Amino acid sequence: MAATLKEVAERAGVSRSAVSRTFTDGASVSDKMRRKVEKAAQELGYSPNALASSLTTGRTKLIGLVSNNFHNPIFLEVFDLFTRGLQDRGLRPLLVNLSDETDPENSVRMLRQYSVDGVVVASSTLPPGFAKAFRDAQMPVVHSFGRASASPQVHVVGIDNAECGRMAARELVRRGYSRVGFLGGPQMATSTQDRFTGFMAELETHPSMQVSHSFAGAYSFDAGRAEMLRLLADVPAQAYFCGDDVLSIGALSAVRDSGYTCPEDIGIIGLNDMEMAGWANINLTTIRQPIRQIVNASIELTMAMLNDPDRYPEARIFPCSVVDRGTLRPARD
Amino acid sequence: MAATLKEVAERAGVSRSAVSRTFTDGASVSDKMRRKVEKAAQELGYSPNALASSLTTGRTKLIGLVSNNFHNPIFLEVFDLFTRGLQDRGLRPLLVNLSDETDPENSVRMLRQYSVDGVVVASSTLPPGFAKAFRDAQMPVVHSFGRASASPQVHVVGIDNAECGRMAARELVRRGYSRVGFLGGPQMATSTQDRFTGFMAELETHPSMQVSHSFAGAYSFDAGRAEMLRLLADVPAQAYFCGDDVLSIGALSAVRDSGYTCPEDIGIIGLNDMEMAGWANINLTTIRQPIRQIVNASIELTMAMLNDPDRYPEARIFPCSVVDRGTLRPARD
DNA sequence: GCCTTTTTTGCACCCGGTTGCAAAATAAAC
DNA sequence: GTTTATTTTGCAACCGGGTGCAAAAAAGGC
Repeated sequence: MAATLKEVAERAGVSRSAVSRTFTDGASVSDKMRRKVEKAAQELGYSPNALASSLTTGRTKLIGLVSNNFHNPIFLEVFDLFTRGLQDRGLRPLLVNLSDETDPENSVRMLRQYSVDGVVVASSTLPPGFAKAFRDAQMPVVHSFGRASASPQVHVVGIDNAECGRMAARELVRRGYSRVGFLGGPQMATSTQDRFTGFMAELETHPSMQVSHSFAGAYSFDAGRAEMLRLLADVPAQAYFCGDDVLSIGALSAVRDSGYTCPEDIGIIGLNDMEMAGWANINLTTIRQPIRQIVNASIELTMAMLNDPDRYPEARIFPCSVVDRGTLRPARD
Repeated sequence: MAATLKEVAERAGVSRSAVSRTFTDGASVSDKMRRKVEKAAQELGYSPNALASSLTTGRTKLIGLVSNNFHNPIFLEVFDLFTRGLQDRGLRPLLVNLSDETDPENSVRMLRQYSVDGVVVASSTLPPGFAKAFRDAQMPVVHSFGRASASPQVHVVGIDNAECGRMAARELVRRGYSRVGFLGGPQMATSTQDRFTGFMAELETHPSMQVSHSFAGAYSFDAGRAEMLRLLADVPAQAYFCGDDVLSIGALSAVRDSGYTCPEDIGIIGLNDMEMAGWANINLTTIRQPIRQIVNASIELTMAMLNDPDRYPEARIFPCSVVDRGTLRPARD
């Protein structure tokens, strides 16, 4: 059904190359020729086949958007920003769901079969090995929301999770809490580990602080609620730094349902600042992760790699900041 | 870098066709030949270029996944189910974000340029014209979460929104409310219109019921909260059927923050049964939309259209059901 | 108007595969 | 061991389009 270059050429009475050139910018075509071709193309409803041209140009404008975060609402925003940003730059996201994939090989093969120009790995819970696997297959990769290693093998854009941990600790100290806890996400996630390390390190500089810690099984409401219920059954801390906002909201519901009040009895600080955190019935104090900036930087890096695939890997780390709402008591003055 | 069919052929000392055939199932290849080719392919790390082969086979296995719902958390689940379902069947979702697109033409052209085998339009708020535009461009289309028209032009999978409206009305009657309200989503959305029509129609059969209605500007927390605050400033109804769960949660927060209790003073019933509706601190009574079934049916239909592009358009409508939680008072016995 | 320089055009081959067809190799039948 | 029926294989053309190169056309110079 779709018209081909050959048909347009015949209709316009010119060579196929002429048609190809009118649709390639930077090519040499006279005005007269261009008009003839465009008229014929118009009449036939022709538009060039991107896949066929990719064969000779070596570019598909396809970008693999790889993720396993299909349960955390902030990733809907992440996908929104990525798809729009890529579209605006003439790139097409090929979405890959890694949720039940343990071996990167399949995805690598698939993305190679589709000759993607680049890959964005958008995940804070994926093992670093995945991003590396893509790089080893010679694909330009950006690991978005990834861990910034000391010797990065791939481009990484994200936040300093250890610093977030320290920031949370400082905030709790500043508010005058003396018994605090870390209620982390899944222990295998690098983001959890780094936040934990930073949190503990900062508190070691305050010997008077009592610190406890535990981990929830997932970054989910239920996991947060369950873990907090368990903590409340014993002697709880005065305030908790929770793995992320969803976990925090779960913990918060446990606190309230157990007859405690927040922030009076138990304080909570989360991480992410997802839209819901600002909802009036939640009003969560949390550490804001600059999602828009991370996504934009990831896209910029991706674009840069298209022009220079061997670009030296770098890490772009964005600062986070505390958003003060209603789940931590005010600082003493 | 990636090895080509020609290189494999040379290495194995066979013709290019032979290599092509070993990677095409159903083709005639002797065991000896197959072993030779597979060995060479292995050594070179060869895997066939899907785009090049699409040129001759006419199939890309690319499916355009088109949506404009990047703010409602249930669509994260929708994307999760779609991407996994498509992947499991060897199809690749090309994600298209229509959020700020008013004209289908651009998307149609783009998807044609990438020769997608089919298009899934996943949206309850997109004008029906979009799905039609894809069909007019000769692409197999399934409109998921769409409105079932009396004379469908494209395949539609979804729910009967009018029936949901009636169901909500019946539920409120059954619970003994006598003054009820419809707090709808955006008035232009077909889903809103149908739910409204059904709700009103059912209540007309109960002349004693007092009914009011209004519409929020979006399917969002803030819109729901704002509209409910407005309603509470006057004499509110005893119970409201809200446009969807997010809207309901916003309304609920307004109710509670205004000193009313739910369900004692004001009842609320939502629609969708998103994960959050079941969270202990929300516990929303709502009408469940069978998302998984809708997505699966959409994928099945898509597959069917790949084999028979001229398949006669049909509508697959799934029943919804009330999920009783804590935001409507119990029925009188 | 003629010669030179520049631009435009078409030819032909290439990108990485697939496939109909006929020749070559095997297997089956006698 | 032939002859015949089946498979297997390679050739060559094709999918839709890009591009180096040389010929043709247009522009510039005198």
